[in-house]
Amino acid sequence: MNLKNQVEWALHCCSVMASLPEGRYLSTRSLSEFHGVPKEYLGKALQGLSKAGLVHTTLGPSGGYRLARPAQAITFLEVVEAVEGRKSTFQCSEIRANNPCRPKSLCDDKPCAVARIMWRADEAWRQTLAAVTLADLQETLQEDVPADLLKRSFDWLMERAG
Amino acid sequence: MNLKNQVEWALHCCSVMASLPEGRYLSTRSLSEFHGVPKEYLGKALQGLSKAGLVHTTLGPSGGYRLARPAQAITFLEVVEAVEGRKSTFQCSEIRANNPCRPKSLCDDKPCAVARIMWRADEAWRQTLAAVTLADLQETLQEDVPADLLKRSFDWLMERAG
DNA sequence: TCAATCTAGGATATCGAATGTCCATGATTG
DNA sequence: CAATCATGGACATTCGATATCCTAGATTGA
Repeated sequence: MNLKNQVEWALHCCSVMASLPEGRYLSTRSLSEFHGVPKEYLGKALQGLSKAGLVHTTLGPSGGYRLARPAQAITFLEVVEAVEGRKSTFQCSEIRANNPCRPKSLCDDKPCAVARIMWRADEAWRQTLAAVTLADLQETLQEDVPADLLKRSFDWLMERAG
Repeated sequence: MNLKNQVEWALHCCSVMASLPEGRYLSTRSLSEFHGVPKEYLGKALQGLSKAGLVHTTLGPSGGYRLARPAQAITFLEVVEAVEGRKSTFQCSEIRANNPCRPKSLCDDKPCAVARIMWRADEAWRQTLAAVTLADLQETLQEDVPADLLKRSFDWLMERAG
């Protein structure tokens, strides 16, 4: 029951983009170097963000990615689902249909009771992530990360931003 | 991000065992035939329940499994974790350590902010499952499943219970 | 006592998804 | 016009999920 590591990468990339000045872009190359992850594979995750409409892209030199919306208008859930997809952790295989006592004709009006409970848990998970925005993350990072490291990171990124 | 299908099987097996009269046992063979799943592989899941102390076992003919505790004292979370393990959906790879601006000497006092948020969602998922017991499931099934099917299923199992 | 049946658990095979690489294409920039 | 970019398809690799098979030791019932 693991999320792809691309989810982690995408969240950190969004975090970086959230502090990017208006109108600037960060390329896959820069983002991959900053996070120490493979460029080609990170690209797939970023394309997921792009298809979900969370980021805006431009081509050519000085091209790359930026957030399509303000940081407070993008939730963790959106980023996670853009990369991971929307399927729930629990897959119901309709095991109840295998019951040897069950008449073929019987038709279920509700999903399996076990599945309903498991899906409720998934929903709680999603609600939690839907309640946190990239702006909230930025705020937390301001407290967590030493100011000079934030500054140096920002400068490093600005040197490479298109 | 999937749970193993063994989790589904284990939950349905526990549901069946919850209606088992005191002192009776159900073998892997019976449980696998009732649910239409492979016996050997289901056995691994049941062994997981056994190691977690959720079920009691006996050997020999007429042997098998029964719940080690009353149904209202066993939660969904316990069953899920017995089979799936306890690791969270989000694995933090400490990506922040790859930041090229980061001094080697810097030591983090907290887990990564991204991980903390993701783990909060996992915690909400777990809390939801911890709040539901096998007795709750039984109650729901009484409403969902036609009475005659419940009766026939019970009789089918009793014929095979040790 | 003995044969049958059970759980426990190790060894191994298969399959699909996660992970990662490579390349072609078309757009954009300077 | 050359360099750089995102996009996306094809492909290779790795790893866990999904099984299957077999042995060992315990228990039951005849």
